Amino acid sequence: MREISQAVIGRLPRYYRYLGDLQQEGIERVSSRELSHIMGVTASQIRQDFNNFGGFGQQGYGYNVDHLHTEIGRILGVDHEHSMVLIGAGNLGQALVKYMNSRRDRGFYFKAAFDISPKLQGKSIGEDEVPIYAMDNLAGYIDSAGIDIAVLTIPKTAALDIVEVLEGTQIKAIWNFAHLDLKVPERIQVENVHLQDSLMKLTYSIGEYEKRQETEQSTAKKSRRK
Amino acid sequence: MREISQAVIGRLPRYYRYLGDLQQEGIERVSSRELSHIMGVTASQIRQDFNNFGGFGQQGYGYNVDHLHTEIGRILGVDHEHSMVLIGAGNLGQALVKYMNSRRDRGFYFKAAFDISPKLQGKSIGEDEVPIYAMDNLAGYIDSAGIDIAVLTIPKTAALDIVEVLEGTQIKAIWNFAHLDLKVPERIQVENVHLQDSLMKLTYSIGEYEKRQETEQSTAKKSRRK
DNA sequence: TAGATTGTTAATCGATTAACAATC
DNA sequence: TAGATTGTTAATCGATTAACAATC
Repeated sequence: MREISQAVIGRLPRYYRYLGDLQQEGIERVSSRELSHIMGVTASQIRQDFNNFGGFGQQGYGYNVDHLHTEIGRILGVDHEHSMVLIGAGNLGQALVKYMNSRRDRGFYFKAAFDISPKLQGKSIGEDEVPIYAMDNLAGYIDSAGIDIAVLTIPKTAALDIVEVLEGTQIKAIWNFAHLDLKVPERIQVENVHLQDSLMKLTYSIGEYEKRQETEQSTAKKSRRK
Repeated sequence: MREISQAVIGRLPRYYRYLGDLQQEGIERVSSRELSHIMGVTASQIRQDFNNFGGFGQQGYGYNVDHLHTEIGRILGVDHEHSMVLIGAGNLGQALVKYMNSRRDRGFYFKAAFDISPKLQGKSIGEDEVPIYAMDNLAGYIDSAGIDIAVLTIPKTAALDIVEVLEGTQIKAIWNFAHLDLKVPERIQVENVHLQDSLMKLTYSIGEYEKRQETEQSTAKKSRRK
């Protein structure tokens, strides 16, 4: 069984989303060709992707939407709940807690938050009152409550110290919003959300489009001159 | 001049970040080899990437950190400011406004926010009091204020209507936090931040690691039995 | 000059697409 | 059965890595 490529894994959540949409529309079956039209990818790629995990389809029929949705959900690990702690209860962190805990159905929820500020300690976040604790309790809490994921919404200057603490715990993964690359042992999974990087890609695209426009205009001018 | 591949563009912000770090450390020059060690990529890839944009280096010397940082910044479009409006002033949206506007130096800043809730309209966000307006004013505001980027932090159900409004304006790009794929005219650039997708990739990795552990343990058991 | 390191061409590797036999 | 569509092999395309001549 060879390793699944990152390219394929990166596409799975998108498949999962579209299959969920089809399911909600009450659609029972879908062929790779139909799905390729909806999603704007090739049918070949869809079949190749799914076949990385064994055959989910049936010749002459296509794929059963319910079944495929469930299977991809299982592969992605969203068939069971994941507990999280927030580290850094600033604006972004608090927003994430409120957002995730308001849709528990999706299987991700915060059990506690941690912050260095004494002003925040003792308070809580959102409707289900996720408590904010002092940082000293972090490692102990993670291990006793059996937390799966640590969500890092702290300045990059604080990140390295926190990661060191996390390495001493049973944490399984870090969802990192701090703007730096984390070095962690292999047993801890990391996923970065670099918002700045995302914005820069956007401004790159704006610049490229504007450059393209200018070129086209000057080309048009030249051909008008002829 | 052939199109730059997405793979390359996706790496530029990371280069930009590392070069900024080197700059702060007061380091003047860096070779592709040194940078490859720091960043964990091959020197070949670094040279290939930079050469997409013309030679920034010098044989026998390497790259001048300041110059390279500036040039990549220019390519990414962060050499000038970009004005933004927030659409959907919920928790996440307000957090983004506070976060981005607290570090104006980076060239991205919110000038206004829009929300359907009359409770929010008339209020403002953060220290520099970004005003929250009613949705009716959206299109007019964007064009008269010359806004570059619309930031979408609204439920996916509301997204399609908003996109239609945006299509009638001079907006250059959409930074999309709604959990769906947007279809827009070519002149509007889109960058998605699908937080759910990011989390699912993380839980996929957790599952894979645990599976790998189990396999290794049972293999170990078998070899012990021998 | 000699040593270092880029810019660039060539080789390799991996991912995507095309094609089609298997089969429902 | 005939038609449809998968699963899978083969062909193509693109991205990464290696190698090295150019040159500072």
